[in-house]
Amino acid sequence: MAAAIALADEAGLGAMTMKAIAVRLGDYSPMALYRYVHNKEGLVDLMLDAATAEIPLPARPGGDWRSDLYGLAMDSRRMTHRHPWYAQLVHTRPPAGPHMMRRLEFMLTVLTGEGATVAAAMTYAALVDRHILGSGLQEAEEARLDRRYGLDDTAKLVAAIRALHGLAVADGGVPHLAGWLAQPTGFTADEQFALGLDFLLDGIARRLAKPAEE
Amino acid sequence: MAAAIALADEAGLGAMTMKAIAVRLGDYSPMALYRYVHNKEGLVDLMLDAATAEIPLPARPGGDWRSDLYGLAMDSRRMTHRHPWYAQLVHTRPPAGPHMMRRLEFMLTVLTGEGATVAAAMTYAALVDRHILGSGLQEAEEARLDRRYGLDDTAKLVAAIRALHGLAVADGGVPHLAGWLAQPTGFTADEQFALGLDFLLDGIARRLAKPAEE
DNA sequence: CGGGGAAAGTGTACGTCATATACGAATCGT
DNA sequence: ACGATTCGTATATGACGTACACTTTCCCCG
Repeated sequence: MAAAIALADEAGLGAMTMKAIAVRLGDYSPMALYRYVHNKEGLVDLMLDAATAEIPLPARPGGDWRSDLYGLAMDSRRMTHRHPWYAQLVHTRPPAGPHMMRRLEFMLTVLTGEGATVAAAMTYAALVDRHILGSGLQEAEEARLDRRYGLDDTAKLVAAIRALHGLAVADGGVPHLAGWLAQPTGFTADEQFALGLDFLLDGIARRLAKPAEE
Repeated sequence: MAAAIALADEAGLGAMTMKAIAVRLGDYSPMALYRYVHNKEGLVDLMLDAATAEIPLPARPGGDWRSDLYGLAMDSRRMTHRHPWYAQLVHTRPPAGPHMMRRLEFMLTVLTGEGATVAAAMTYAALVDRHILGSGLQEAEEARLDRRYGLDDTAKLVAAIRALHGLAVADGGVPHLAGWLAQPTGFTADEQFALGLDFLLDGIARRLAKPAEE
């Protein structure tokens, strides 16, 4: 499992073949792995839960629900940053790993501690996780494209953007987009993530404030 | 392309093989497709843009930015609901289809019309899209699991939840989750989507209100 | 109308994967 | 030291995407 994680970290999901994993473990045959894992899906399940286990989880909520959730989201994001494959794989398997459960339980505890029903807390947690995973997915895609085309430098990236820009200009009718592509500046990915997270937490806060909602 | 879309709609991405597409078009050979498409990725690009084209796009913004974005998000969601594969594929390809560009341009127009910079508008649009696609991805996963195990009835679903519940109880330490699994009620997917969308739009509204932000 | 060339479609072959099955080798407890 | 269990391999199969060379079909022009 560690070998599979290392492989996927370094070379992407596509490189994580049973053969490659076996070789990395010491020039074994691919079939040797099947002594320890039912099939590749089983291996993926292990990887997902192992990665989830890397997210530090306080033993119990601190006093402030908002910073509890904010911190958990940030730690989760850091993990998806270390393991870009996480966001890609998590949607391919039922979510039943023990560490995933404990993480969700933590969020539920924090939210119900503020008066939310469990049902509402599930929804809020789902919204926050959607944000985290969506962000992770986008960055994983960028990493993949980087790997595929020029990893060496930003030269090719610039060329790609220029090509896009050419398309946009040729299209006509997309002036804002064309303008932005000419000079693509703006929020960093981290700022964007924090902003979205704040929006969601603000919304949750407003709902927690009104008692006896539903 | 239409055949590929129909196949993916009906039987999932896994069934969308070049052979299956060719057969659906009239018992052709798989290789016949390569006269019209460079490779499968090219076909996927076409599918993505064709699906994006299904999202109705007003010629120009209406008066109310919020309902413009709300409507667009809802229409987009309806499309991802018709085409569950969309959310799965969109993250595997660079986002350069002309209809995608036009859709993004619409969002930028709406937001910059309210005083946002293009950079800020890009961020807001990304946040909303992340929500839409995350939601679509989750529902696609459910559809996939449904297809894979008992499509016939909810009996197997209940069994699966019961199994999860068993795990959760056995785990101990996850009381809220175990309780919810025993009686999984709460927001519908539509309610959850609308709630998250409102959170995001609220956040954007607050930022638009403050002039000269950054 | 008939011939020539482009367009359309096919057959075959290859490489990569995951994985089933059957077999051999190593190791460990007694 | 021996026998069983555990570990690893060899081989084969069936998807799949797709390169390449070939044949068929069709249409346009003289």
